[in-house]
Amino acid sequence: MATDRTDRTAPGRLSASRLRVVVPSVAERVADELRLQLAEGALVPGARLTESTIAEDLGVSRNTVREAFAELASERLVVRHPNRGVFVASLGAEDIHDVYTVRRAIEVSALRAGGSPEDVAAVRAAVEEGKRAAAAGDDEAGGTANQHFHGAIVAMAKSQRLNTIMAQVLAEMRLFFHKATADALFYQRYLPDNEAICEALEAGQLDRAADLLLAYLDRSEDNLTEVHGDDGGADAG
Amino acid sequence: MATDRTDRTAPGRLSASRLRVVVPSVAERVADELRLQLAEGALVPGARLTESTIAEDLGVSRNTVREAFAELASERLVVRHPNRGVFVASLGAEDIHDVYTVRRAIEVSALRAGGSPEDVAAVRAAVEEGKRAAAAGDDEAGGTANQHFHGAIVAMAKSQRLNTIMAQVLAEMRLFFHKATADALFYQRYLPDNEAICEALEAGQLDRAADLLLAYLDRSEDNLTEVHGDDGGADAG
DNA sequence: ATCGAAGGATTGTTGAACAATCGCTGGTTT
DNA sequence: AAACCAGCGATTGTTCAACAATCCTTCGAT
Repeated sequence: MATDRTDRTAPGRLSASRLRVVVPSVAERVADELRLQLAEGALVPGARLTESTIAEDLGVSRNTVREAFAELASERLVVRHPNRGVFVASLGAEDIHDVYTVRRAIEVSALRAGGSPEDVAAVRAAVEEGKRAAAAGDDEAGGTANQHFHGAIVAMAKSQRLNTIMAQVLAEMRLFFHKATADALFYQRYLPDNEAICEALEAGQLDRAADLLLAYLDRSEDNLTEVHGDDGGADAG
Repeated sequence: MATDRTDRTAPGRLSASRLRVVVPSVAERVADELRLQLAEGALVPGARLTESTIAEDLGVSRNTVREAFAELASERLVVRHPNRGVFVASLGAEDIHDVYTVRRAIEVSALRAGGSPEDVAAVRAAVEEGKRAAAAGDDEAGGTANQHFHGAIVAMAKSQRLNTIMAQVLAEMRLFFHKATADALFYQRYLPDNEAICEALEAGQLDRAADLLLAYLDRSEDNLTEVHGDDGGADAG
């Protein structure tokens, strides 16, 4: 019988069996490129993505761009308005709450279950990474470290699907954070929280760590909702 | 606010100004059709889906089928093997554990947060639906009722993203359950659990309801892993 | 000024075409 | 006989060109 290797496409990094150079399809590379521009803020929320423009710009066919759009739409990074085009997703207040509902479910669950010493060490490493970024005054690195921290928490669950979901949620948030990061100290305020959560985790106090994380998420959501106040996301779902 | 300017002339034309009649695109309809065949078990795990065959079969273009494939792949219902084709996903033991990890995170979180009386009523309705199905000896309806039950629990969180994730997870499980449903009594064993969870929820004992749900999920996972053990899975080659 | 009708642009979908790749068949070698 | 290698057929990946459908805008009529 042909036992299929778990050869997922989305993470797609496990080319263990064959020496075959894993060359992503053109559509995936287009999606990667757009995802990058989205993360860098080169494409602002609400911006329109014209098929022909991107196709010509990247030297690919319209159909390929279309496939890339489908991928990004499934990740909620763009939204399709039928017969009108695709637009960079712009999150409204209810979307923020929604995203944090997902984060509360996933992160708290992973934290409550705990993890191996290596997993905990990864969380600790992310905390220290954040400290170094703060000391260097690099808020971009601070944001990355913060995402590493929460990613490491979810990674404790050792679930591919949970990791994928978390990665998508973090990508959605990154899309939104470009407004918030105007405040260079935005992430620094969360450093003590991360430190406290990590300490509780290291001490094996899982329930306490979970409570701290919940409080952190609630506060973070409030902060983000507040920042969001000035601009209304005019996006009808 | 609603500028109604229709219904006087243009006999054959549908007014789609505000009352947007959502007509799914062809690609979506193809995806729906395939999703249906997947749910019905017409397409067994490991089966190959040839683009040209499906295109010809449904009377659409290959490109459209391709878009539908992308959608299904993002839902993990099919897997793409580069240059080889797409195959109906076949879940292994680790996938079952993975799926249940997601369910534990999402369902327990939603249950712990509780819901409005209407939400609880929806959960109760799903329990009663299951009872009726059991009384009628309809295991297909029993499975549907069971999914309604868990869907209603997640719906309490009022999160679009969580609902989407849960729907996809349930679709993945349905893909797998066609082996398990050979046992007509498969769902009946869960009826007392659902009843107990619902009662705790109605009584406002959220922590107790969450504990019951956790125990249920663990037991369900064990049962499913056991069923999976005897069969190595449909081979694709 | 408001309303309705052409115009232009973009998306949705199709069909055909071609290169790249995979699995298989069949012959060759040891 | 078993293993290896080349060639063949089939399918996927990608592009291109075309057309219908739909939307937004502009212009003209009332």
